[in-house]
Order: sequence, then structure tokens, then C-alpha cells
Amino acid sequence: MISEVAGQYDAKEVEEKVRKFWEDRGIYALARTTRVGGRKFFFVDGPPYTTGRIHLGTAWNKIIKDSILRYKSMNGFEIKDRAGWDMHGLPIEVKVEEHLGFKSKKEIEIYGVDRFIDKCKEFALSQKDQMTEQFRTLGAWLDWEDPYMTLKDEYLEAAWWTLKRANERGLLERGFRVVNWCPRCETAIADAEVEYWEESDPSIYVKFPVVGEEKTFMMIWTTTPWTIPANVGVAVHPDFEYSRVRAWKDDFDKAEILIMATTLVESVLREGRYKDYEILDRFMGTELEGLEYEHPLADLIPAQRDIVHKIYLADFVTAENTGSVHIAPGHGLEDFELGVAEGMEIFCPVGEDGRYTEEAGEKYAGKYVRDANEEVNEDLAGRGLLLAEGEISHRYGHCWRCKTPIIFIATPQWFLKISDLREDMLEEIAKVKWYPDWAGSARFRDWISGARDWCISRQRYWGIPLPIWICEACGKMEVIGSMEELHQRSGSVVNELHRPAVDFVVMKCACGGEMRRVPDVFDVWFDSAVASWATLNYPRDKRQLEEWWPADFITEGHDQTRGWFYSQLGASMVSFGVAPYKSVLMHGFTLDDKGKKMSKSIGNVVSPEEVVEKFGADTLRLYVLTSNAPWEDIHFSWEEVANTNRMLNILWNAYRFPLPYMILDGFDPKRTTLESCLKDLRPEDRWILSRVNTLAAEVQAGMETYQLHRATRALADFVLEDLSRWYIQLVRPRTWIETDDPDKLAAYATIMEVMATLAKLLAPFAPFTAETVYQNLVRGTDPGAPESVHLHDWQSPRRDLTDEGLEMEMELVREVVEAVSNARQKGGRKLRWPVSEVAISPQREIPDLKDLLGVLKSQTNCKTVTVMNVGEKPLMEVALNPVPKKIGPAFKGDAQKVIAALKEADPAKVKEGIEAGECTVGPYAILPEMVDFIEKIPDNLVAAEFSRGTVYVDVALTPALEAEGYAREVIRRIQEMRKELDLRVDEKIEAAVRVEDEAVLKLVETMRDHISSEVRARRLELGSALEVQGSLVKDWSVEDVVMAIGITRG
RNA sequence: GGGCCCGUAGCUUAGCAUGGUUGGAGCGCACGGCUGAUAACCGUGAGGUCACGCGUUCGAAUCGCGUCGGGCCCA
Repeated sequence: MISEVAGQYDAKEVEEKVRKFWEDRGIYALARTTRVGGRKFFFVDGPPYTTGRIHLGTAWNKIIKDSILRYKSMNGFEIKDRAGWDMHGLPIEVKVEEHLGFKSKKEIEIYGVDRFIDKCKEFALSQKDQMTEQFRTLGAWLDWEDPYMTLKDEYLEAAWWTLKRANERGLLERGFRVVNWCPRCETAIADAEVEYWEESDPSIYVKFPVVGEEKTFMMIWTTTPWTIPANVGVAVHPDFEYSRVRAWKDDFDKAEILIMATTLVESVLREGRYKDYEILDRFMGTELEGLEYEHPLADLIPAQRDIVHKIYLADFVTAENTGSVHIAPGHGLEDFELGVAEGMEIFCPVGEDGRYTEEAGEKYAGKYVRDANEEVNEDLAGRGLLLAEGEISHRYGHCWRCKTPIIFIATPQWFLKISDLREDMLEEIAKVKWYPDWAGSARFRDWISGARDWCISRQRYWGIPLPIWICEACGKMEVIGSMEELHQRSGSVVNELHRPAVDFVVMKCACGGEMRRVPDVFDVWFDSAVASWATLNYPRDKRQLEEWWPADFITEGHDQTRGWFYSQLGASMVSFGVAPYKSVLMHGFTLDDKGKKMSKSIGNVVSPEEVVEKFGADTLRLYVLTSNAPWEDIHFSWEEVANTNRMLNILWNAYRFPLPYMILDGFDPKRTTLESCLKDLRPEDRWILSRVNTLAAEVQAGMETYQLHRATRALADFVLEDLSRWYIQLVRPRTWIETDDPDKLAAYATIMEVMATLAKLLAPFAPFTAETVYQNLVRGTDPGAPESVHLHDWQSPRRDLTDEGLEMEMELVREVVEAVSNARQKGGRKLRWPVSEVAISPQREIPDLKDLLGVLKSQTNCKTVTVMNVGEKPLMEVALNPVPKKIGPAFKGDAQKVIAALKEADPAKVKEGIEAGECTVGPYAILPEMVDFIEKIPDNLVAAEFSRGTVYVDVALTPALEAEGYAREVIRRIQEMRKELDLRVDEKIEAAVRVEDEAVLKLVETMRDHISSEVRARRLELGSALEVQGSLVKDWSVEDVVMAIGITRG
């Protein structure tokens, strides 16, 4: 049974009902199990971090994934789609620390690492549950029941196994490296975790005294005075020209000799407020190599006295500031690399808490480095070595979680030697299919070309412990790959793999010593990097990996180029030597309406819940899918969201419009199938059937290349243009027929077929609305149909119903109808009033319209349609213009009379005469050049252009046409009154109409039967002085004719 | 500073790989029309330096170079 649908589109009601239906009937599980045995499609969900709230970007991300998976499922694929959660790492630690009121790592140790870890776990799990609900509201179908979680032991094992593989392949390395360091969190942080913003810092020019040259100084510039105590060298560019400059202020005798890049002399001396200078010598940077200088604060830092400070050559030096760079290998990446290459001492007198160590000397020891800047400056100034001191605003890195400015320090860390795999990686990504192509061929390629070794260790608690044990006696290292292996190797049993449990596990070394675990945990990026096999429970479960791996498809935002696309690739190259995915769709970001990024501080954040609350999940889904190509950023616009919602409302209206009639007629689509009605189909029926199948092809074509915007736009266009604005308008009168007419049944069958098809095509994108339509129209009439539209097979285009020619013809008809509307408006003849003729005058070949003349007639409300030959026009009236220039010389003094006579003459006769070769007007012989003929459209015709010609509408009225026009006016008003009385569609009425104009009354009387049947009136009284009565009486003015209408149920 | 992407009407956008009649839509606005889908629908109109500049070409929204603005990433 089909149910009637009363109200407007109410997303909330629709979606709640469908969600409940899916849950009660376990539709998601069925959708997956019914496809078992089909072609496999392994999808890996990029795990969102468990922050507790999803935002528009994550919503969009899951909507894309869901739409694609629903599509794949309908196309018969057996899908692997575990949802994933990224649950470890500093963000959660910081949240928990905040919650507990902690400010440092020490407080965690005092509180107890075990209790701290429990808190983190609890927190992550509850955040996960909240987010799952939010994603479900969007209709995102992933395996939420059994998601992969990075905090599960089996997941930890996947990471352990991978590291063990890395070690076996010689790709794991312990190194002393300069890393981004958060002095508050006391851990290394990844490049990806560094957030940059403008920060004000000191800008100082420092003089380094050159050894053995009196009053001679090497000039350097820095924004980090606190790194000066760790200075070990100065770098100059080999190809820059440098100068020895004698510079003085007031007193020439106190002149100093400064060394700096020649081009920068003026600006440096200005900084130092020197009065004058002379250049003593110019030379290339290479000549400075090896020059020794004294550390400026050697007296304060004993360790510096044993270090030899020299000048080195380096290409990274730029011609800015002084043209020479202060090198502290313990505090800078480039510094470190140069330091190692040149054999400098890696001096790092700063501890993990960001305070100077004893090595920095008594004066500095214990001081927080950023607070020491001022003191360093003073000490330099006190020694006459500070040339200038100022401030500069520049981008400086901060810990993305606690916002503390980062520092660079050299610490022992663990690395994956990704740089060794660079070439292999480039080769592998060329085999991956990228959407769009440039995401891989340009963007990702670039990124990989610069791949550096990956620092995977963090000095924290809430993460996957590094499974590395080291012998305290002999230094031997061992990497453990699983819990089982740990048990066997150590003999002790732990019930989970997190800290601190594993910290207590001690293993015996072959040398007899004790092996203890290194205290570090993994960089959280490593967690998600192993997702593609961890989600298959590898290495515990070997079979699944063989069946499914690598992933067929992943999709994430473009920030993941350096993130998950990369980390996965790196980990996979280490483990398996191949890329872990076959195709990647890179999607965009959601920005605000001005194209700025959404951020809490600007206050321009729109939450997905807010959108769902106002317009529903299907609206949000269609909005994000329609508005742009997936890889472009979306400028979020409420207006467009409302627009999308309007489209769904129109779809809803189109869906519910025929239902009352079908129900009234007891229409049974099982008995009256499309196939049984084929011979009764009107051309417009065949047209809409063709259109919906063409649409299926368009949606499919869009989906093949993940152009979800093309697929969804085609759907929206179909709903608005073809279904609502056209077909429904055409089909309306047929639903109004009372008898069991085959023509009506054909219309019903067509509508059913179209709506059922549309539901299937819409299912991946607007799953709730599609399900609702399907349940009512398909499931409601055919209990044998699949229980849900999402269990249904995809609707491939039916070629037997596709007729490209017909679609083109209809296209033309619609253009003509538009042109006629235009002409009517110009001619002041509204559509309610019929016209006698519409003539189509094509300028070039047009398709044969004879099948569609009926459509054309009804939609233009005309009695006849004439299609003329190409170039043919309706008979034009002729007008003429005399040409005085020719008439004057010929007739001299009579010229004015000739002109007057010509204007009086019948232009058609003049033309006839001239064409016959002889023409006289009055006494005058008129030659062809004396007149110009102009074609004039007759007064009764109005013209309007369409793409391939012109239409002419005859708007002349006849009594019969007028009668029809007035009749329609009356019908229209009675219908409106029926509506006002809230009558059922099939209820009868009695009506009385007073038409005060006798002439009009006579016209209306000729249409009495027509009016009665249209408004379902048992009795219709007409008169010019009638006392109108009824349960509803209204006065009307129709084209200035006063009328009164009364109607009563009955 | 570098890489990649984007910049078309007040707003959201099509067109751009293969240059070629007057650059299409939708929303909003104004006017008109239709209507038993009715808090919907249709037509007409106004509204465009196709971000800017230079170049290639007979011809550029489309191709090239540069500038500006936005996004992601890097430095």
C-alpha cells in the first residue's frame, strides 16, 4: 500500500524515522553481508583524532566516504570499512593534564603514570563515543560497531611489528639530532605539530672577536640570543663577497674593523650608528674559511674555552642582515647538519625543560632560555660586543597543543631512515591513481622528493611504547614485535602494552646483562601510519591481509599530503616495500563564506550539528557534495545550504503530489507495471523515462572518477528542471481524470518507475530521503523488493528506455514554450487565455516535433501549432518608405506630392506593381529604387526568439477563445475556494457564479459543462443578478469584470 | 621565500585540458504570469573591468609570464 504524505519536507522527521528503521532492521549489517562474495573493495578510514566534536571538515570527509561506499555497495562490492579512531598522543595528554591541573611532566610522575594513562584512555573512549553519534546522525555508514582504535593491544602490535620490520631492514636508527622541542611538554614534536604565528623577538647584531687581529670582529645577526652560549662556529656563503670595513663613530682612533657581506655594509653600520667607514679589503667567502674567533662569552661559560671557533662555508647562508650566520649545532637543524659534516662539537647546554644546564656556566644554569635573552644581550653589551639590539616580528613555531614557543635542542631520538626509501616511494606513488591527478603527480611528488628521516620517538606517556629494549651492560638492542613475543622473551606477563606496564619488563641479554625498554613512545603519526594493516588485525590475523591489502581507496583533506598519505606510505614501504593504497581522493577544506579558514578565535565556525538542526543531514550532505569539486575548498554559505534544502523540498513535493490520486484510484504498480503500459505511454512519459536513465548514466560517469559534484548536480538538475518544472506540469491534468483511463495509468506507471529509479540514484548521496521514497513507493507496493534501497542493486541506465532524439526534441519544445511565454508577456496575453496559433519559424534545421505537438499545445495553451520550413515566416504586412533622394530628382516640383501619394497608397499593391515591372501611384510612375519595403509583423502576431529561430504567437481573440479564457478564470477561482474549504480532491460541490457583465456571462454559459466537471460541481448556477449563496462566498474581479462566487460542499 | 590549488554578476557557481557567433545558470532584487505540489512553481528585466598587468594570436575567461588576494603544505 502506498501511503499519502501530508506535509512539507520535514528533514528531522524523515531522518529520525529512517535512522530508526535502519537500526531496528539492522540494514547496515545486511548491506554488508548481502554483498559477501562480490568484488572486494578495501576502504581504510583515515582516523579522526578523538577531540570529542566533529567539525564541518570531518563531516564532509565522512559524507564523501559514505557516498562512495554506498555507491560501491549498490554496485555489488564486498566492502571492508572499519571506522578508525586516532586516540593517542599529546593533545589528549594535554587535555588530561589541564583537567588535573598539571603544569609539568614531574606532576604526572608524582600522580602516577598508570593512573594518568587510565585517565587518558577513559577520556579518549568517551570522546570517541560522542563523535560516533555525530557521524551517525549524518548517515555515515561505516563499521561503527567494530572500529579500529589505536589504543587497542592488537593495534599496538601492528606498530610494534612494523618497527621490528624496520629494524630487520636496517631502517631503524638511534641518533643524536636537533628536534623541535616543546619545553613545557618536554618532548620532541613533529614538524607537523609545529604551529607558526607572528611573534616578537629580539634582533641582535653581535661582534665575534677574531683571533690574532686586533679590534677585528666577525659580524653575525640572530633572533635567539639564548643560543649564543652554544655558538660553535660562523657560516659564510662561499660565493658572496665580504669586506673588511674600518668603521668609527665619533673618534677615529676608536675605529673597529668589521667583517661582513659587502652588500650589507651600509645597513649594518646604520644599525650600529657608525658615523663613517672605509672598506679595507674585499674577498670571496671562501677566503674566510678557517678563520678563528673567540666565543664572546667564553669567560662566563667554561665549556666554551675548550672549543675552537671557526668560520665555515655553507650554501644555506643568505645575503641578509650580515651575510654570516651564527652556528649552534645544538640548537638548529642546519647548524646541526653543518656541525656534523664539519666535525664541530655538538654543544647543547640546554635541558629538556628548556633551562640551561650546568654546562652553560654558573651564571646561566637553571635559567629558562627565552627568559635569558635579555641577560645574554646585557652580557654581550657589557663586553662591548653587541653592535645593535632591536626587535623583530617574524613567524615563530609553537607547540600546537600547549602553544609554548618551541626550541631546537639536540637530543637522542629514534629515526626511521625514510630518506633511504625516497626513490622507491616516488616509484610507488606513480602507480597510485590520484584524484585529481595533480594531487599525486605534483603535490605529493614534491613532498616526497624532500622526504627526510622520520623521528618517531616522543618523550611522553600516552602513546604506543617503543618496543625497543637495550642492554644496560653491553648496549645490545632488541625490538619486540608482539605481546606474545614479549612474554616468551622476558618470561613476564603484562596484560596490556601501554606504559607503564611494559616499562617494568626486563629481559636478559646474551651478555648476561639486563635489557630495559627505552622510555619513549611513538610519534602519534606513526599510529595511523600502520592503519591499513592494523585495521585488518595484522599481524595477529594473517589471512585478512592476504585477502584485502592494500587499500583500494582512501580519501582525506589536502593537509594529509604531508600527513596520513605520507606516513602510511612511509610505514608501508618499511613493512612491505609497496604503497598501501591503490587510489587516493584528495578533498578540500571547509572555509567560511569569505574563503577564510574557520577558527574559534575569529568566531566564524559553523558546526555540522547546526546545519543538521536547521536543514537536516541530507541537505548538509547534498550541499557539500554539490557545491564544489571534492578537491576544491568549500566556501560555506548558509544561502546555498538553504537552496539545497529547497531542492529537497521540491523533490519531496514532486514525490508526494501524485500519491492522493494513486490512492484514490487504488493504483497497484504490481498489476499495472510500466511494461504493461508501454503502448499507452505518451511521448512525455517516454521522455522522462529516457531522462532518468540518461541521468543514471551521468551519475555513474561522475562516480567513476569520484567527481561527486557532477553526479549530485546532475541529480539536482533533473529534479528541478525535468521532474518538477516540466514533467509534473505535463502530467497534472492526467491525474485529474476520474475514470480508469489507460492514459492515466500510463502516467502513474511512469511516475512510479521514475521515482523508484530516482530513489536508487539518490541513495548514496541523500540516503534518508531516498529511503523514505523507496519504502513508500517500492517496498510499500512490493514486499518482495529488497528491504532497503541501500540493499538494492545500482540502477544502470536502461538502454531500452533511452531515446536521445526524443530528449533533444523536448529540449527544443521547452525552448519554444519559453519563447511563447515571452511573446505572450509582450503581447499582454496571459497563459490562462488560449491563443489560436503558435507558429515556429526555424532559422536552421530543427528536430521533428510532431510527437510533441500535444505537449507544445498544452503548455502554450494554443489551438494550433504550425512548424514552418527553415527560413519561412508568417505572411508579413508590408509597409513602405518613400526614398526622397531618388524621388526628388525624378519628379522635381511634384516630389512632395509623390511622397504623400506613396504614403497613402496600399503598400502591398505598390509592391505587387513593382514586382510586376510597372507601378503607378496616381499619375506617377514609381521605379523600384524610389521605395523601400519593410516587413511588418501583423498586429495580431507577437514574436519572440529562441535559439534556432523565432516563434510567432497569434494573440487575436475570438468569442470562443474568450469564453475559454473566462471559463478558466472562473475554474481557477472556484478551485482556490475549494482549497480554502479544505475539501478532499474528490468531493463534490454546488456552486453559484454571478457574472455582472451580460456579454461575459453569455460566454461563460457556453462553458458550463466544462466548468462543472473541472470543479466537480453537481450543480452550477450562472446569472447576472444571482443572489450568490454557499458555505463560502467571495467577490472577484476578473479582467475588470465583477463576479461573485459561492460554493457549498455537496 | 618555495611547491600545489583557487580567484567569473551582491552571493554560490558553469564554461577553461582541444582559444572562435551576443560568457551560461541558481539565489537575492524588480515586474509579470501559473497553480488541487501551493510556505511550491514559471517568464521577463536590471546586474559581468571573466582579480590585475603584460604577452602569444586574425581572435583570449580559456594559452604563457608577472602582480595582487585566498587556501593547504613547506621554509
